[in-house]
This record gives sequence, structure tokens and C-alpha cells, in this order.
Amino acid sequence: MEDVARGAGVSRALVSLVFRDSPRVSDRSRARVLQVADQLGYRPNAMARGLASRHGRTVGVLINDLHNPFFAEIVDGIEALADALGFRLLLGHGGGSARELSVLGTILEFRPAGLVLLSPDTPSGVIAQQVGGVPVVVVGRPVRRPGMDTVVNDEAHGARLAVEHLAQLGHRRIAHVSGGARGAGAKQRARGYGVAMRALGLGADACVVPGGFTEQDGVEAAARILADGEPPTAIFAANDLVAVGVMAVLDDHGLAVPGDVSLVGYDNSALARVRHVDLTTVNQPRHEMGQLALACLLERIRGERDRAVLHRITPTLVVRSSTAAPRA
Amino acid sequence: MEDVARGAGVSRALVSLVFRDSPRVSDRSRARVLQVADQLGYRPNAMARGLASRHGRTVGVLINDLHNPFFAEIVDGIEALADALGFRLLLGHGGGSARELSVLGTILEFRPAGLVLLSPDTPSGVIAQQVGGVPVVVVGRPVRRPGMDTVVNDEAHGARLAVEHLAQLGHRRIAHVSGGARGAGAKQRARGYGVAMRALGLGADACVVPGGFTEQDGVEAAARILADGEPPTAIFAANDLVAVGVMAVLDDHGLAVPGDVSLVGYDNSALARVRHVDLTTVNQPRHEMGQLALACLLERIRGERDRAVLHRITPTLVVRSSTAAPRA
DNA sequence: ACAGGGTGTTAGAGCGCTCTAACGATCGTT
DNA sequence: AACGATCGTTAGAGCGCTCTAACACCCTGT
Repeated sequence: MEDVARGAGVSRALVSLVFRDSPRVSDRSRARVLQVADQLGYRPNAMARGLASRHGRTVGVLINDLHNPFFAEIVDGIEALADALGFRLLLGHGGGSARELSVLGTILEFRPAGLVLLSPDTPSGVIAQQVGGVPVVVVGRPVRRPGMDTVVNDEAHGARLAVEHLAQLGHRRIAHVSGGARGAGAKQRARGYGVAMRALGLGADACVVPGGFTEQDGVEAAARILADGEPPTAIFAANDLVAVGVMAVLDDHGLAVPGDVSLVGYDNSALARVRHVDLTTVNQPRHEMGQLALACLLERIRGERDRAVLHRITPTLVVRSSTAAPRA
Repeated sequence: MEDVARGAGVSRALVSLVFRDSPRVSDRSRARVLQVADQLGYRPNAMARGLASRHGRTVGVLINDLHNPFFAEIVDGIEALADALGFRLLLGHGGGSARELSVLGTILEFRPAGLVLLSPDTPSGVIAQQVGGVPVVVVGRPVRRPGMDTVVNDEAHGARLAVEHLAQLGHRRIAHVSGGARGAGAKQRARGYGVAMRALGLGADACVVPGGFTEQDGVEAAARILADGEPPTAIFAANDLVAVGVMAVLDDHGLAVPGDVSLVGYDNSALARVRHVDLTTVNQPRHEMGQLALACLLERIRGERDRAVLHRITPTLVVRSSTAAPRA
């Protein structure tokens, strides 16, 4: 920095002002400083900058599982807004709750202005204790805790979209393969399914098969459904992977999708878009979720808001070729 | 830190030594310092630490595409080694070459000790200029440049494995849907296919259909293959996604896999493992690639090596149910 | 010609840590 | 008992930046 200042014939402080985009610098000085900096290959040191400045322009993002492209799209949304606002992101990868906590610690050592946690495994109490006073937004898991905001998908609404779509096609016996007891949003989806079925007067036909979030869970659930006598005409699966598992078993039993059984997934993952699968599914606007999460975090960082908020994003239904009217 | 020192009745410098895991601290002092630190919720400031110390223990990782789970597994490998060696990772997400360069800049502002670039889009010349003297390892793209090491998959070997497997089953007319002209490794795979076919005396039967790396590319290539009269008895696709596209078209034409046509993919992606797909495919040991990349970077950081190296990882074949002997 | 309000620039004191060099204490050795 | 060697500890000078407060400078209006 000293060198740049000398090269441009100005003081160190002015160089600093230029790199902070201060409006109080004349165009001529700015241009000269930038030119000399470029020529000398000078690049500000984020460490020193972070140390000296009180307001960090860095936000930490903890991704639960890098393997799940679901999170990638949320990160896209966060990035889009961060880029626009001049914030830098520090990405961390959890993967197992023990590691998650240590990665959280690492991010915190960089003193971020705030934290976005994508579906964290760690209990919110532990997180709250770790982060101290740093603002936190949790995405994908409802957390009721002062000082933590939340962005979640309206799972019940998503389930209702699926059920109503199937009912509209004429299905009455619609089964649900649930995401199990622990999966994020699984319970809410199952509950939403139940509510929607009753609201349509199909409460008597409702049937929840316990499952999980893996393909194998779908396979096992489907096997159980087919073993139980007359199969339903439609199945709403807890997510796309489960739906694919169900689809495989139906195929093995000579049941066509959607000819014999209609199938709806959840997540609108890349898998659902595969030509061979082409699954009707509930789409969560992930990009929007990411943007909202960061926007929400910034409100708190700027001290514009103090009470915790819970944003519930409304999902949409993507109709593909795995659903049709039931066989007459 | 001052407070911790006071609380433990020692000097600031000793607290620093404790947090740097120095062996020159008595167990008694260490225990007391750690206890007081924990009690006060003290956490070292990575900024200040990075500023003051010359040898950063931070490594930057630039991920080309967060949506591609392929990279996630490489990151897993990097993380495993980094954790073991006490290095922290700074993850960045490219996504489009313009953004990639700016993200690279952001990471560099944190003055990492080294950089791992996963399949960067940016030309190596530009990268070299940006990073200055920071050691770099490029994964997934062969780069010949002093100061940059490379970890790549042995694409030619992978292609040979696929072809030999099919030939061993009795196939002779084996077509290849290539990954196009621009895709990473596409040309090497196509060349490897050609070499393997000739080596097996099947040079006359070799047939490369131009494609790409998307499902749609597979669909189009398959359509072209089927339009050209007698179809081959086996198809080796540039990657799994392409294979799935091919599979869909074969299915549409009433051709069974592997009954009528055997199919081999490349990457051993999650898609290949889907029950319904169950694709024979070439597996790149991604975890190992990540570990090797970091190990290689550390050699250079430590100054143990100066000349550039190129590590070529040997892939393996994962046989599933998309390949079988041709119909007699 | 001079006050008054910008505008553009600067000196200098930290930010929280690491690291060098040096120190006092304890030990085994002669 | 005196000696150097080793161990545990400490003071104090930076690391490269930001930021406050003050300062020079150039207008404009009277």
C-alpha cells in the first residue's frame, strides 16, 4: 500500500480510501491510484482490512451437505445478492454434526458480520452459544429462538399442492411415503398431506407409509404398499429420490407410471428432470430462499430489526409426465 | 486475549502459545489457559492471526460448479487431509468464468498459503498472473505451466477399461458418444476409445458420434445412431448423464438395455447408482484426487519441491446391470 | 479582501495477534 | 557450590490496514 501511495504520489490513507470506494476522492486521484496498484499487482489484504475495520463485509455460509445440489441453488441466491451488495462469502462445509461445529468455529474465527446456516444438524441451543452475538439466519429448519431468523419452505402448502393436483385428476386413494421422523420437513409434509386429504373429504383413504429420504426408503415403502393388497392409484413421495425408488419397484411389478399409478415427488431436483424419470414434483424456490436469507441477515446486521422473523416460502407444483388421471 | 491472560495469571504471549499448540508450554499452564478461555468464550481472531503470522494455515479451494456433486467428493478428500493437518479451507464458488476470476481475487485477499482449483474455466495464463507467487494445484484439467501442479484422471485408461469390458463380453460394434470439443477430458476419452478399439482389432468398427456432456446431447446422439441403419450392440457414453439420455431414446425405440444394447457411462455419479438406471460406469477416485491435490500443494508450500508435477489418477470400472453379452 | 462551506488529503493511533530475543527458574553435571 | 543447558515464560515490536480528527485547498458570495 505504501508503494502504491508513493507511486501515485499520494498518502497511504488516500490509497485506502480509493480501495474502500470512498466518494471523497477525486476522479483523478482515484484513477492514478488504481493504475499504479494494477501495475504493481497490489491487492488489499483482507486480513488486515478485517482487523482494522469494525464492520466486516464478510458473511459466513455453512452448507450442510455439499453433495446435495439442493443447497447449491440456495448458495446461488445468496451469492447473487452478496455480489450486488459488495459482501464477500466465506463458505464452509458441514457434513456430520461433529465436523459442522468445528467448521462453524473456523468461520467464526474470521469474525463474519453474520452467518447463514443451511439446514444445520447442530441443535440451535448449541449454535446460539457458539456464535455469541453474531446474527444468524437458519434456512430449511424452523428455529424459534430470539436472535435467529429463519427461512423455511411451506411444507404443508407443498403437500397440499401435490394432493390437490392428484385429486383434481380424479385420484381418491392417494398414499404418502413419508420422510421419516428425523428428516428436515418430513413431519410437516406428512401433516400437510393429512390435512389436505381431510379437506378434500378423502380422510378415510389417507395412508401414510413410514419411509425416509433415500431411494432405498422408497423401494422398501413401495414393496410394503404393494404387499398390502389393492395398491393406491397415486403415491405422493417425501422427495424425488424416494419417488424414484418407488418408481423402480412399480416398474418391477409391471405397474406403469402414470398408467397404473401416478407419482409425485418433492424438491424438483435434477433427478426429477431426467427424461426417463420426468417426475411431477413440488418445487421450492431455492434461489429466492437464498436471497431472502441474506436480505434478512443484513437487516439484522444493520440493526434495522431486532425481533426474530420466520419467512415461509411458498412452493409451486411442477407438473411432468408421472401423473395422469386414474384408469377408469 | 488480554483478559484470558489476566484470568489465568499469565502473560498474553503465553496464551498465544497455548492456542498455537506450542510444545513449550507446561501442561498446567495450558490447562488453566484453556479453561479460562472457554469460560470467557474467547476465540482467537483468524484475521489478526493471519496478519501477524507469515505462514498462513489457510488453503483456498475454488469449486467450478457447486451444483455438480462430482466436485463435492473432491472437496471431501481435501477436507479430510486438511482436518488431519490442521489447515483451514476457504471455499469459493466459481460458476461462470467472469465470476470465477473475481472469486479467485476474493480468496487471494485472504492470503492463502496455497490454492486448489477444481476444473477452472479461466485460462491458466490469466490464473498465473492473478495468483502471483501463491502455489496452485489444478484438478481435472491438465495444465503445463511451471509453478502449477496438476491432478487429473487418466481418461484414456478409463476409456480403455470401458471398451475392454464390452469387448470381453463379446461386443465388436461399440460406438462412442463423445463429450464434444470443449468438455473437460472429452477429447482424451474419445482418443482413448479410439486407441483401445484399434488395440483390440476393432478399429474398423469404431464410430465416434459427436455429443456433449448433457442428457440432451445423449438424446440427440442416440437418435442419430438409430437413424443410421443397423445400431451398434454397445455404446460407450462420454459421461453418465449422456448415457441416461441414450438410455431414454433406446427405451423409446423398444430397445432393451442391456438386452439389445449394452451401455457404459463415465463418472460413477449418483445418477448411475439409481436403481432404475444402474449403469456400468468408469469411476474416478474423487476422494483420493482431493487428498492428492492437497498433499501436492503442501509439498510446494513447504518448499519441498520446485518443479511442476502432473499426477495422473487411474480410474476403475464399476460393473452394474447396463452391460451384458450381445444377443447371439 | 476575507469569512464560510465544501472538497480532497493527510498524520497517527490502533485492530488482535505472532514472533524474536531475552529473561528467570530449574535441572543435572563437574 | 558453581556451571551451562534446558524449560517455561515474558516484553515489545510489528503485520497491513481503517478511521478519526485535523488540515490545506479551492470556490463562492459579500
